[in-house]
Amino acid sequence: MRISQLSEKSGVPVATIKYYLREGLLHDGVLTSATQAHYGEEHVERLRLVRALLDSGGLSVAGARAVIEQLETPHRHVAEVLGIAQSSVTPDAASGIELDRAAGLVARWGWGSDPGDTASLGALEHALAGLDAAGFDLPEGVLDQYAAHMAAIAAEEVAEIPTESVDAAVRYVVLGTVLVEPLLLALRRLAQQDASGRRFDYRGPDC
Amino acid sequence: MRISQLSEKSGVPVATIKYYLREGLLHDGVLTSATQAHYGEEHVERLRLVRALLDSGGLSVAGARAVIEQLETPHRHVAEVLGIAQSSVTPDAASGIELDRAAGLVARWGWGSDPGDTASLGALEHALAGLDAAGFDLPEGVLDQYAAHMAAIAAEEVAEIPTESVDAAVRYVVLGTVLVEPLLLALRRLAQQDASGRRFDYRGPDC
DNA sequence: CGCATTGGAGAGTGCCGATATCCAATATTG
DNA sequence: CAATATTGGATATCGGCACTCTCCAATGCG
Repeated sequence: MRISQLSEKSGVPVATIKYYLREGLLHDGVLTSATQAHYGEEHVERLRLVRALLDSGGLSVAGARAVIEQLETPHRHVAEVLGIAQSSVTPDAASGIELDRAAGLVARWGWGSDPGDTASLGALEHALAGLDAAGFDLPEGVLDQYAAHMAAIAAEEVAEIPTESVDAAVRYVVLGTVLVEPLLLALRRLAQQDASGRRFDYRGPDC
Repeated sequence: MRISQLSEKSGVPVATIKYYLREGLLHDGVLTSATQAHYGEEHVERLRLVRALLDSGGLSVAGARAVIEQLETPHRHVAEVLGIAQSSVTPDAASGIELDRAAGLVARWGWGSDPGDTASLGALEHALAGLDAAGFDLPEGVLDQYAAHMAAIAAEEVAEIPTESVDAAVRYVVLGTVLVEPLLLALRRLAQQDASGRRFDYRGPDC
């Protein structure tokens, strides 16, 4: 299939496909001559993935490239993939930031502290700093409840990681990390509306 | 205090403060002459809030303005605030999108469907579409578990909404919606690392 | 044979958050 | 009071990003 057909089939403009090729999000087609390259079904799939990462996952082109690199790199242990996947997406917490608070919380919850990855710890610290800066007092215990729920979710997710092949596991982990995030946020908002309606609305059954 | 002092105290460059003033994120100071305006502690606080919304909350300037508008608008019922707050942050799902799947799920979970707000439903639909496009099969039941956990979280959050004043409730709801999101995502990642370590790592106690 | 298409590379576009420049009016200092 | 510095305010400019356009010689295709 030629680039114009790939464009039609995927709904992505030719110019954009060329851009993705340049950016390394998409493999080159097989050149059959100087002005003809051949693209396969793999390219259609890849384009769908790229659009999902950019649109739905909210990644930058650089982030998407990092994610895709993970999918194509052979890995030894599933254990190492998570950290790599996450750090390839998180923008590298500025070095020299205090991580005491985040580290303390993680320790309190008994979560295995990760030696290399300061990125997620940094993200936690950053989120807490944002709440502070906004003058938002997280009620006592709520943070622990958040942690408990996220631990439960993570446990379920990790239990679902396929073991038949490392590559399948990598795919599950990497995409699950990135693409489930917007899903969770959407669910929270809808659940909040429901909960708020139950507590405050006029047409609640009682109370 | 003059603008240069406000800048020093907040760490935000003067040029940026002027920009925020233009964008309506910050109230004008009180003019004491043609070349002198007076800023108060309120402005320092507001600047902290703005930075939190932009940096930590990941909002655009327009989104931050919308949020701030909510904080300053007097509201009648707490019930109505959530929807307004959320829709002011969510980028208005393109009209004409199918919401069947999302609506079906919400109905299945018994969540009160919200008449006006298609935004969050659209976000759910969009997130699901992203997973599909990436060829990620969400294992049977996992989606329901996500929903259950988010419902639990939402219930706890809504229970914490202060009732003494509507304004306090609004502040809690609006900021909680926006600023807790990065917190939850950071917690999930850390929890995943812990769970993954427990399942796969070499130094797990057993199994 | 001749017109349309292709791959490839570079330049251009539009948006956004933030800075920089200018200016006349004022504050401050000597 | 004169000289210098600072301010508020409007306008212009910047840098990054995701594209999108333009151009070209080589080629396919009718």
